[in-house]
Amino acid sequence: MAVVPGLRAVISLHRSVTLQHSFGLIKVQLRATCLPRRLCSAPTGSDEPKPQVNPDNQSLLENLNLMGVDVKMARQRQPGVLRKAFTNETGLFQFLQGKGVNRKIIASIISRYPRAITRSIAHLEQRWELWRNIFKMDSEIVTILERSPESFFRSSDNGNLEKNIVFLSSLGLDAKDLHRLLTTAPRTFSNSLELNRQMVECLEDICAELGGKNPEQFVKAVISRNLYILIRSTKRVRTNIDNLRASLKFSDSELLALLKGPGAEILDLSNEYLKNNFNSLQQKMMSLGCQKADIKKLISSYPMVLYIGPSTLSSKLDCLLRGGITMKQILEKPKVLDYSTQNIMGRLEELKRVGYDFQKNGINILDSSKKRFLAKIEKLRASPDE
DNA sequence: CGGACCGGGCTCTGCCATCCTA
DNA sequence: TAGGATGGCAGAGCCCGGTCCG
Repeated sequence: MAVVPGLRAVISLHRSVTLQHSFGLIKVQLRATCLPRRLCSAPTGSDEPKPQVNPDNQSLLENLNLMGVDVKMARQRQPGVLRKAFTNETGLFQFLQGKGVNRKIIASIISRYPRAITRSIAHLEQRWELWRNIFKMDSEIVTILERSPESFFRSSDNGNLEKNIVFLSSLGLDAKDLHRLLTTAPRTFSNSLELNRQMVECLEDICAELGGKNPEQFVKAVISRNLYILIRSTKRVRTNIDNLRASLKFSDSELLALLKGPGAEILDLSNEYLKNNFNSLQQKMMSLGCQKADIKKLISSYPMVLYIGPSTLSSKLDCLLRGGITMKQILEKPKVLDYSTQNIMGRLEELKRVGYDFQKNGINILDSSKKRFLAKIEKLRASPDE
């Protein structure tokens, strides 16, 4: 929605009055910005950067300083905003304050995403209402705003946002999914409708190519398992799938099952990262005497192994092997790799202390919650023979 | 009743490049 | 043509507990 110039002018007009009111007696600090710009520049200097055509809006800088905005950061991020004649920082301030955002956070939001101050009250109110379609409480929105101002403010197109909500709902994502989606990957809702549609079509195509009978369900499954997918490029997703297929010789149906199941999560890794991780995993496993089939089996049953970086994975495996666990056991119960190396190390020590026999009892005990693990240890201490 | 199986919860921005438009 | 809008990228796992089954 376009900002109404008339309204902006009025807001601008009242700017200093309102701010004086809001901030009381806070001193204005304008030293740096008041220094004459041309003081040091020789008129004949050929390599000197051209003086700015539009200088910063001084009264805006004054306001931002009063609000506690990190102007240096703001200038670094979006210098153009500071030169604008008409902005709405006061309106934004009051709007956010009305939503329960404190002064410090508002300052931080503007510092990180200065363009926020170019949005009109009407725009802000409308956008907020649209977000409220998905969030029950203002405080939820505030949390995200604080976390990622850009997600909320980057687009000025509320109509597009509305269409996105309709579109995403039409995919069969229920209220809970939408909520999770907007919480986790708010950028999705600032994407153009077209971009989101392209990703959905891309996923549908992939499903169809792999012989899937229900592309709609596939899309839904992938999105709800990987909430970041819609903020990735289709190129990235495509390339990852192609690479997976090529390196592991998956059949269509194997790949389809993987992707709509646990494999959805690794699709949004960067292409190089996934490739590197695969290569180093392969190398590591080969060095431990595994066959290609073992690697395929591991990735099929536990694709998240590809999420783990080379050094972490290597130390995790070494730690398990040193603790007396075999590669065969890991291949049978790959979920133990889910836990941090620290955690595994600690548990291995505990188990060693009570004389736990992995050959006899298996390694499932490593794949359990802390609570359950401790309960088990207690029991073993009480009756070590078991 | 203990343990295995399995799915789900958390979680992700801030920057740069490029195209678009007033 | 500056500034706005938008696309895309790098970065890199861990943990819990319900439920079912022998």
